[in-house]
Amino acid sequence: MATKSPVRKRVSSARDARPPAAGAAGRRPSISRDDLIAAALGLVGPNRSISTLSLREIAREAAIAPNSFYRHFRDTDELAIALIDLAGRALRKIIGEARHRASVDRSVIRSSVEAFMEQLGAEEKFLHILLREGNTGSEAFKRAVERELRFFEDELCVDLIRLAKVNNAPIAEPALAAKAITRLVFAMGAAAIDLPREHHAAILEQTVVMLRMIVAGAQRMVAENIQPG
Amino acid sequence: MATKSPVRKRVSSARDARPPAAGAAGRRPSISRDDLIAAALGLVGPNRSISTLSLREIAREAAIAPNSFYRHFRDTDELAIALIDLAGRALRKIIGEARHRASVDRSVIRSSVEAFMEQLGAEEKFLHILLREGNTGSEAFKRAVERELRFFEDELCVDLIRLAKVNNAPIAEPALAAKAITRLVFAMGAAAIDLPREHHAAILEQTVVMLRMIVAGAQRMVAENIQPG
DNA sequence: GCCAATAATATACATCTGTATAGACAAATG
DNA sequence: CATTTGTCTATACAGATGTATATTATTGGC
Repeated sequence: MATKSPVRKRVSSARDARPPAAGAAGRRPSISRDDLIAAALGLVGPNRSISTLSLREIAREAAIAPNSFYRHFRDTDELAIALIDLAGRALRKIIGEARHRASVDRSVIRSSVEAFMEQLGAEEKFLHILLREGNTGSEAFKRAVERELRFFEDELCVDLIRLAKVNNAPIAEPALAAKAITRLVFAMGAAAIDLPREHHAAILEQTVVMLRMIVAGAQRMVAENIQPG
Repeated sequence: MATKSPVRKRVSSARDARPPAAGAAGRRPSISRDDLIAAALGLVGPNRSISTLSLREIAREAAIAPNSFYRHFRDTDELAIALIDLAGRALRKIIGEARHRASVDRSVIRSSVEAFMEQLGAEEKFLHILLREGNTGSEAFKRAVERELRFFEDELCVDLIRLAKVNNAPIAEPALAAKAITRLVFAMGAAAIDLPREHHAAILEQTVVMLRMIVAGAQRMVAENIQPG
């Protein structure tokens, strides 16, 4: 079924991009930037990274002529960056949810990881993008993903310090612990995303134990005053 | 300078693939599987993943006609998997040697991670391949990389158990600890790979501390009989 | 020296890519 | 109405890619 798409013709429809009367002259765009982004988003999958999408392919998916693409983006790279931005915002929402639960729930670790893994299923495409494009792809991609990860780390670090005070269980090198946790969660998420969903629960349990190891170790290091070197 | 390679013609040379007299009739191969793998290895770089290499490109690099490629591999995918295999084996050998070189002032953890991070700057790009190809590429690629990671984990796991006995410091869930360490080291490696080399040392130190957290935590968990749930 | 076997090559083709150019279409304005 | 203006589409082209087919080159054995 992946052979020839039925070549739907795009006639000027009611749901055009620019609102019916916008003061500007000229033919109204039949499609918006966001529509193109959505089309690209529909093409990325378990085995397609953004960088492998071709301009023509995206145009086909969006049902426009290849050249019309240039009206909205200079490159496919430019579209990709917009897509990463979008994914980054989605990730922030996920993190926010995780933090919210963490503040309500007692077990920060468990609830955070649960939230993350849940969203893995919901915002699947975005997570795909962040997890994949962070390792492959251009420099811009990687920096965008790094930025989001750092954001995650900072928030987590604050949480760890707060919890250490609350529980009266001081923790060594909270920033490092936060970084370790973040990277590990993402790595486990990347591993999980390729597995059938029924395995996600097991991965979640594994991850939780791993994070407990990190926290327990960080606590022990301050208790025994172990030198990190 | 990346425009037109000088099209070196390949005439049957002394260093042919098959040894001079091998009992078989017919023209001797001018190139071996390994030569092709090496050519591909020379093409992967910071921003080139195996999946983006074209057959013709590899053939060009190896100075053979495109069709000669088929004498050695069915696909570029087949070559890629062989390459992943090679990278995994080479890297495991390097790390394994590092483990045995561990001494009193340079712990197993430290020397292993040192060896690992050294590979970031190494001429051979074995590490690059495993870091990148795990998240991109076809299902087969990912499974190949997963397999290599599992090898790492297994070797590390028996080492952890051995060390626990030697140091009389039992460890909880050694398999999980091994998995956490492996994934974390690879994640940190992936983060470091894009940074200028002078930052590698700092990443190394961070990683060592992180791993100590994991080990210390796993030990503490068995000591206090903490339930993982 | 001739033959069979094997490998490497040359040529060709259909397909896909990004993009240049030119013209058709649809809106707002006069 | 015609004009202007911005967006669309059609066509075309050069380059790259995977691969099918046919040809040439080099070896060992008789």
